[in-house]
Formats: sequence, structure tokens, C-alpha cells
Amino acid sequence: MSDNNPFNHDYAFPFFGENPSIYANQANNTQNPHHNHQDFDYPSSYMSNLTECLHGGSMDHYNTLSSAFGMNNCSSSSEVVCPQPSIDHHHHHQECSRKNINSVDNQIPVTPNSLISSSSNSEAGGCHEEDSTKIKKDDDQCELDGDDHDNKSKKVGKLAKKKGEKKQKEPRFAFMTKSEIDNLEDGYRWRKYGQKAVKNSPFPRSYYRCTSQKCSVKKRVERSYEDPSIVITTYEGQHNHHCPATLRGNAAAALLSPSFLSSTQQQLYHNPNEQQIFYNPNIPINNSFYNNYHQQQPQLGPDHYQYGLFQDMVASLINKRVP
DNA sequence: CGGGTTTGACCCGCGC
DNA sequence: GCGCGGGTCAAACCCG
Repeated sequence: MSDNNPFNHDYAFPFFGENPSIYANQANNTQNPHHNHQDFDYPSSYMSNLTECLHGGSMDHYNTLSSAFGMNNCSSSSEVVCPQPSIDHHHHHQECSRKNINSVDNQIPVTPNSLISSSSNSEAGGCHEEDSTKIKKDDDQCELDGDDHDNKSKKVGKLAKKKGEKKQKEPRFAFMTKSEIDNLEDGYRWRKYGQKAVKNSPFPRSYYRCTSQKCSVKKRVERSYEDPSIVITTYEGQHNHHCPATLRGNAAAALLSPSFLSSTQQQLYHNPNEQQIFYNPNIPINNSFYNNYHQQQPQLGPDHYQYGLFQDMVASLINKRVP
């Protein structure tokens, strides 16, 4: 676990599962030999996370982003794993990446600035870490209870779970956002429960939990050590309540809400599964950001990405909504 | 006083 | 087995 880059972990997020890319002409090669495939299955609810995390979670009254994105069809066929470094590769990618971006820039209209990268169940190699950890903890706790270990049992005693009860790792997805502010406003209320230094990074990682009762959604916020202007926010889990700051959990409303689309942020919206990147053409592209980004995912060269607008993505959502 | 933050200790998995 | 790094806990602290 020496990898402190969330984007190097498994990320899968079939936003446009069945939706043809808006800018498909710019990148249609999805057969990247360096693109490893993972075998693990995604939880059926996995795709509902963006929805749940970005706005209220009640799935009964509206279409969620998950449905809008065709998340139910999400296959486990594309995700980012095990980057395969290749210097030449990188250079080439960087060039192409910039090229593509520019070309897109020229043809797209205005858009809200947002970039999201997504992930699926985390930790490609060990998508158990957190939960299994907890379970282990609990088990230990059970065993310890009889003994002394006062302090330890006290600390760990809360999360008692049955032995063998395997809690599935909550799906995750991450945003890369160019912002001065670390903790970006997303409409939910969060309580910070931890902060850790990140290896190889001068910037700490903060851990937040949704303050809503019985809502187990967590998020991590850290600043990219490669580009300090980039904030990486990783969400984990699904909200079981409406977003307090949006209208009845309307996905589009949430996504388009002023807070979320604050003009002070430049964001990219990246869908590794579909290899799409969305960005705000109103804001000059930060080359270092793209370079770093593609360096972080060398197995998915820019040639294989599709670029589009976050706005179009949202529009797609709205169009797909069922009354 | 309630709710959020800070911070050091603790736990766990993993790699060596 | 040990050390490292990531994640969590919870007491202490802060603040409106």
C-alpha cells in the first residue's frame, strides 16, 4: 500500500454505459493492451454511488444517476489497474492528451466546470482492506473482551460484528478538482474523523463521515502532491438520505447546483470505464494536471480517452430521466 | 452545551 | 516477524 494516489486504484464508472460518446471521434480505441481487466464483480448497487453521494439518496421517487447512467448495465470490464510505466508512452500520451483536449476545447460550448473521476470498489488488489479490517477488528474485539486489554477493547469495542460476516467494501469514486479549497462543498454535511500524512506527499489526507444518522458515507480529501492545485476527493458508500442542500435529491439539480459548479473550480470529469474525460473548456487547461493525470494512468493513454463536457453528461442524465 | 475538529494511539494488511 | 502505510477511534479541545 505504498500507493497514495486514489486514481491508481481500481476505478470504474460506466457513466454512459450505453450512451455513445459525444466526442467519440476523438478516441475510439478502447483496446489498450496495457489496460488490465479486473475480475471482481461490482456490487449491483455500485453505480448508484455518484447519485447517492451527490444528492439525496432516495431512489424511490426519481431516477438516480445510476439509472440515468445506465449503471445497472455496468460491466466490470474496464477499470484502471496496475499502471504500466513506459517513459515513451508517457511522453506520447501527454502530447496526445493535450492535443485532444485542445481540439475538444474548440468545439465545445460553455459548461459547468466539473471533473469527476470515478472508482469502483477500491484497492484493486485488496478490496477488503477497510471492511475486512473492521471485521478483523471486531473479531479481535470479541476475543479480547474476556481479557484485559482495557484500552484496546475500549477503542475498538464499538464496531462489533459477527465473525465471518464479510462486509462488502463500499464502492468508491473520486473527483479531481482544481480548487483552492480542500473540502469542496457538495451539499452534504461532513464530520472530520481523522487526518493522516500521506506518503510522498506534503499534504495530509482528511477523513470525513456523513453527519446524517445511519449514513455511513465517507469521503477522503487530499491534495495532489504532483499538482497542489488539484484536490482529490474520494467518496465511499451511499447516502441513505436526501442531500440537505438540494431539491429533493434531484441529481441534475445537485450536479448543477451553484455550489457544486462553483466557477472557482476547474474540474475534470473522468470515467475510466468509458475512458471519457469531461472538463470545463471555459477554464484554461492546466497542462501539468493533464500530464500528471495521464502519467498516473499510463495504461490508459490519451488516445484512448474520449473527451466531453460535464454539461453534456448532465444533459444526458436529464434526458434519460423517467418522469 | 452540542457539534465539529485536532491529534496521538491503535489496528490491520502487506511487503520484505 | 517486523516495519510501514493507510484507516479509524476517541479524548481533548474549540467554537458558536
